[in-house]
This record gives sequence, C-alpha cells and structure tokens, in this order.
Amino acid sequence: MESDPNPHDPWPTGGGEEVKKGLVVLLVGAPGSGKSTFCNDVMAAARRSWVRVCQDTIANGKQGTKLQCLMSAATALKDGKSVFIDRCNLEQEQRADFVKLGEAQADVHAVVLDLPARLCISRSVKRTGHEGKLQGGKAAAVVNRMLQKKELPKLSEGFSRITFCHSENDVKDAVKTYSNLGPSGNLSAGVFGQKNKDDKVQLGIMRFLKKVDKQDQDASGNDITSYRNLTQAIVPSQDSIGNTFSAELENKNEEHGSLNDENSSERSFVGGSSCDGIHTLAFPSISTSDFQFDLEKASDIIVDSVSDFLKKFDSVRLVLVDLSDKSKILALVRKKAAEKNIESSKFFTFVGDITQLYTKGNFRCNVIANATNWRLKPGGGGVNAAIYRAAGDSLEIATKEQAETLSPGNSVVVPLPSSSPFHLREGVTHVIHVLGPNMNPQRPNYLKNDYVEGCKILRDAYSSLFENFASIFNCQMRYESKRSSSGISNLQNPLKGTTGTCFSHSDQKIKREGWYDSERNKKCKGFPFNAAAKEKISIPHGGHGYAHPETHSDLLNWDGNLSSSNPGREVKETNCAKVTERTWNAWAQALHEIALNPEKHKDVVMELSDDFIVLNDLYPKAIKHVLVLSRLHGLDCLADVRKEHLPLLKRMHSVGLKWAEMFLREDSSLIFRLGYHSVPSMRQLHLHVISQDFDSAHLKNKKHWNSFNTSFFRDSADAIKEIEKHGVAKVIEDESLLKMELRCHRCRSAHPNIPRLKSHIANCKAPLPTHLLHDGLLVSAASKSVG
DNA sequence: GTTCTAGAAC
DNA sequence: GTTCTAGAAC
Repeated sequence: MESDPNPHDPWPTGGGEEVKKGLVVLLVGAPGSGKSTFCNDVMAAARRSWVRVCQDTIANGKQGTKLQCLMSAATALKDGKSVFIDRCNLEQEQRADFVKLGEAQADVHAVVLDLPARLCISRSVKRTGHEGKLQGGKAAAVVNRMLQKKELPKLSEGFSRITFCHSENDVKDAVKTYSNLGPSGNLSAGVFGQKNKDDKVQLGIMRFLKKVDKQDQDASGNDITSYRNLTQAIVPSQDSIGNTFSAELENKNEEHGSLNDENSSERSFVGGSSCDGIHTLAFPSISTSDFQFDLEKASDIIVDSVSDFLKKFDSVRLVLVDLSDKSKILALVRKKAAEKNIESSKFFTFVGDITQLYTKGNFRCNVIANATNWRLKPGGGGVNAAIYRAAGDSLEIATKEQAETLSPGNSVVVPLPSSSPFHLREGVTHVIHVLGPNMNPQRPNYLKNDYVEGCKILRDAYSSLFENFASIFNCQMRYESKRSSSGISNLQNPLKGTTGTCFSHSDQKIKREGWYDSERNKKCKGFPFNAAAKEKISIPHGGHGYAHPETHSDLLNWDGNLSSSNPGREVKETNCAKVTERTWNAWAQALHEIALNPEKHKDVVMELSDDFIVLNDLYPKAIKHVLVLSRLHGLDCLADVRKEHLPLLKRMHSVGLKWAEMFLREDSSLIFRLGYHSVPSMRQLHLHVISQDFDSAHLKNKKHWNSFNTSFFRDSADAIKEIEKHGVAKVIEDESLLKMELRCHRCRSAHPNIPRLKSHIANCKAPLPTHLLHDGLLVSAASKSVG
C-alpha cells in the first residue's frame, strides 16, 4: 500500500507537500539469475514509471560501459523515473558508483537474486538470444567464476533496503512488492529475506559447540563462546513479552512499515531493530559503584542530563539499568524523575542484567552503555567485566578499532559486528563506553573527594554518552528520513485510520515482567498495592477456557510500589503466591475429565500411569503432537505449579522426552519441543510434545501459531529450572502475544497470513533459533546421538 | 479448544 | 469473485 493517495498516510510529508524522491534498485545476481525478467515483470505491472538500465544493451542494443549506465540512470532519475540497474553488481566495488546515485535525493535498494548456481547456469546455457550473449557451455564457467567473487550487499554500503530472493517464490514476492509501488510510495528500510550466513551449521555442530562451551560459561550460566562460531543472525523479535516499551513500540513501527510495504512477506530484519525501532539506550549508573561517587549527587546529575537530552530528541528512550531492585540509585532516580515530571515513556528504570536485557528481561535495547575503565580493557568488576564477558572477543576487537584509551567525562561508540553474540542474542548494535569520575582511592584518576570537579566530569560523561547515542541515531536516521520526507520515527505519529491489526495496545502501557523477585515475591511479602500507578496495563482474558477473566498483571510504578490491575478480586493462596480462581467452561474440561476418568477414554489414552496420561492432541498442530497430561487434581496450569510438584513435572518431562525419542526412531527428521502454554485453553496441566514442522491442517490461525512460537510457549526444561530456583515458573499472561505478527520460527521472516506462513515454513531450511538448540530445548536425532 | 460466518482484504 | 480473519457460540 503506497502512501500517495491515502488520506491516512502514516508518514505524511511535511506541510502537506508531496516530496518526490527517486528510487534506484540495483539487481544483484549472476547471469541467469533472472535480473532482466525481474525488471520486465515489475515494469509490466508497475504503478510507477521505471527505466531499466541494462549494461548489455545500453549502447544501441549492444554492450556498453558502466559510465553509460550511470549517466543513463542519472538522467532517468532527473526525469522523475525510478531506475533498475540491470547488471550483475555482484561485488561491492561494482555497486559503489550506483549507490552514489542516491546522493541526489533517491533511495537506493538492492534486490539480490541469490538463486542456486545450478539454476543460473542451466538458464544461461539454455538461453538463446540473451542480451549479454552469454550462451552455451561458456556460461557455466562464467557463472561459477562470478559467484566465487560474490559479495552480498550490506546496508552499510548505502542501501536503504535490501531484499534477498533465494527461490522463485521469493522472486515473485519481490516482483509483486515493486510492482505495487505507486508513484510516490515507499518501502520500509531494512534487510528482508536474508538467509543465515552459515547454513552449514548443523545440529551436530551445535551440540559440539555446546559441549565445548560448557567450560566457558559465566557465573550466570550464560554461554559465551558458542556464538563466536555462529554467524546466524538471530534478531530478537516480537516473540518477547509484548509489553515492555521497547517491544511494543517496535511492533508499532513495524506495523507502520507494513503499511508502506504490504507485500514484504519476507521480513527478516537482520542487524538489529534500529531501522524501524525506537532507539533505546540502556545505561548503568556511571561511577556510583566501583568509583564510589555519591549517590545523591549522581542521581541529580542523571535526572538533569536525561531531562536535557530528552528535550532535544523525540524518538529515543533512555533506560537506567541496575541489577537489583533494591538499588539505591534506581530508587533515587525514580523519585527525582517523577518529581521532575520526566515522561516515563522516554525514561525509566529497569531492574535486570544489562548484558541480558532481551534474553532474560524480554526488553529490547539497541544500544547499551558500559561504565568502562580508562584503558578500555575488559576486567575490573561490575558492568565492565560483565559486558566484555557477555560480548566476547568481538567487543574488544571492535573497541580497539575506535580508541586505545578514554579520559574521564568522555565516551566512545563501538559498533558491534553482526556476528557478535551481543548483537545476535540481545539485538544490541552498539556499545558506548563511558568513563566517569573516580572517588575511589584504589582506582586511577582519583579525585580526592573533589565533588566540584567530580560533578562536572559526571555531567560531561552523561552528556557525552547521550550525544554519542544521538549521533548513532542520527546516522541511522539517514535511512529513515529517506523513507519519508518528514522524520518518520516520530512516536507521536498517530495510527489513526490504519488498517493494521497486529498490535492493539495503546502507546502508554508498560508492564514489567520477567523478574520474579520484583513481583511475585513482593506480593508474598505484603508490599503495598498502589492502584494509582502512573501507567498500568490490565490484560483482560477472554476466549480462554476459564470464565473469570482476569489474572494478575502488576507492575512497579515510579515510586517503586507494586500496583495491581485487579482490585477487589478474590484469590486463593497457595504457599507464597496468590493464584486466581478460575471457572472453566464446559468445553475446556475435556482433558480434566480424561485425567480423572481415563478408563472411560481408553480410545484416546496411549499411556497411563497414576500420575499422568499420554494422548494424542485431538487437533494436532504438527506431524507429531502429543500431550502428557497430569492427573493431579487441582493442578490446572503451569501457573499453579509449585516446588512440591517438581517431581511430577520432571516425570512428565521425561515421559515427553521418551515419546519424542520414540517418534524420532520412526522419523529421524523430526525435531521436538516440549512445553506448556502460559495460559492454556484446556483445564488440567498438560505438557505439549510437538514436532517443529507445524505441518498440520489443524494449525489454522494466528493464535495456534503464536501459542507455540512466542514466549507464550514455556519450555518444560525452563519451567522446571525456574520452579527449582524461584518456586514458580514464569508465565506470560499476555494475550497480545497470541495476536503478534506471524513470523517463521526458523528464519524469523514475517508473513501476512497463515496460508502464506505455512507455505513458507514448508520450505524454510533455516536452522531453528540457536537459543533453543543451545539450551537443549529441542529434541532431535542429532541431540540424541550426542547426548 | 472448534465451528460458523460476516465482513474485511485481496 | 475468492481468501482470510476475527468474534460469537458452544
């Protein structure tokens, strides 16, 4: 849906004026990859005026020069036409001059026709009358030689959008996307459809890596080195808790993107979310830990610096992070930020590990700050050590490229390579090292309690940090501003009149989940409830098997109090946690009935013991999909499970494993995942053992898909660990998860509807996410043979 | 959980 | 016209 005639254009141009912008699309592909066909197909159905610049015919039908192509393209752009550059463009150097065409107010895209070499060769060999006269047997040698030199395009070359096509279907989709592009429409920026760079990494290798890496785990159990060897681009995505600000706002922006880009069925954002996301800087409190800076003074400076910065920038968020919810600096800053009326959507505090904001906190930040030392070296204590440990060698190497040392009050931006574990795992694209004043006599540059100088340096440090953050942001805005002439990432941009339906939250919601201690335990300890929280979310439950609609969804407000969105509701108390009483609808009782009276259901029971029953899911969502059903009365869902149920849970897990392994003996190509739905539709605790093909006619809607492919699905092994550690398992009682856009569970590409998703997953060969492999959450033939 | 179906999307 | 979603009913 291009924007020109649309009165609801989400990215309206400034002052109501339509700013015409050119578009240059470089085709990238070997001879025989279908570049000319692509151009012709688009031009045949196009809604805008295109010129195809083909080096093979540019000289009066004969092969011409690159210069001729450049001149022809420039002329076409001047005439307001859009241009296809139809030449191989396989190497960066060959593309560079064409990318520069974008300097004259044009977007530059790449469409990569990365089809199998064999196909290109056979087409080249077969073709007669090809414009490039590359026919016959010679073609094979030429194609092979060219492909050896192939350098896939990157955004950093200056492209605002890159579309990778690996199959005929991909090409069709891309043709459709460009055909539908109206005269002044635009497509969202980013990388689409990129395959994992290293598809050769197979399960066996992953297992091997895992084995090796056990020696290299940090204290929190984070695996460090395995990621060094993987280049798979995992972009933390919308399968996180949907209610952190970051996830939510990024979702919104993707929704925006989709309005301009209705046909981008392949939407695997590679390289972080910065193109479409809200730029978020997570930073620790500088100097207050190891450098022993006074907390009162530091908190004043933080709040002042944040306030100043936010006055200047709109589409950014700053998040102060500390490990403990008892953190004094967080409490001080929260209080002062509230007093100063700093908008809590733009600045807030977060309790968690800054190195695992996404994986452990489900909170996405694309930039994090590191309180470094003057040598910019790993080690020391606190945040610096943790960040270097988590980021692996790549951070050290990347840092060295930027600076050797740093003086107090300064900061330095370090872009993380896309292969960096931090980038892959956490979605962090940049680390900014910042050095604050030191009040610790044991550390270098000791200020001897000179707080006049100290405060000055700390202010400098924060302003340097924030300005550097903004400079990254500005540089990435280059792409964004290309997408529309009016600064598209404005958060205030309303969604009025849009038709996207994936995300229906309001902008001002926040929910902190994922840290047990800050929530469930506090409830036990009788923390005060504050119904007048500044921001809160209530998540009504409808459509599930129980009739009572609400469950707890609490959050911390600025005052650090717990607020409840469910005042006056009856709860029953089990041990420490309060559990909502639920009334289950008749249809949701089927499993409960089977669990209690298995003798009446011999037709479905496949295995029976005193504790559990194994049965096929009546409506399997994959080739193999069985349920391990607990028989314990009163245990209806994962949220009800407590420590005393651990033996049962472990037993159910091992029974699930046994069945998965049995299925694997029949079909070794299957891969299984074991887990629970956060909010099950059917009463009676049941473990899903489901093969990851999702090849089933019963998988019919978004809810089906997302219930197995977002954090709504809680892996059995994780649940067990969490119960062991915290007494309860995390359940994500957030219905919006089930309404999230449809993303392939392998390559993370987004798809407009279930049929399209299903046809994609039937062919997607990308490996399953590394975190699943890595944490042993998948059961496959490979995992069995190694383990 | 499924089925049915109106109406939106294509 | 067909396809697809989402809400209601069960």
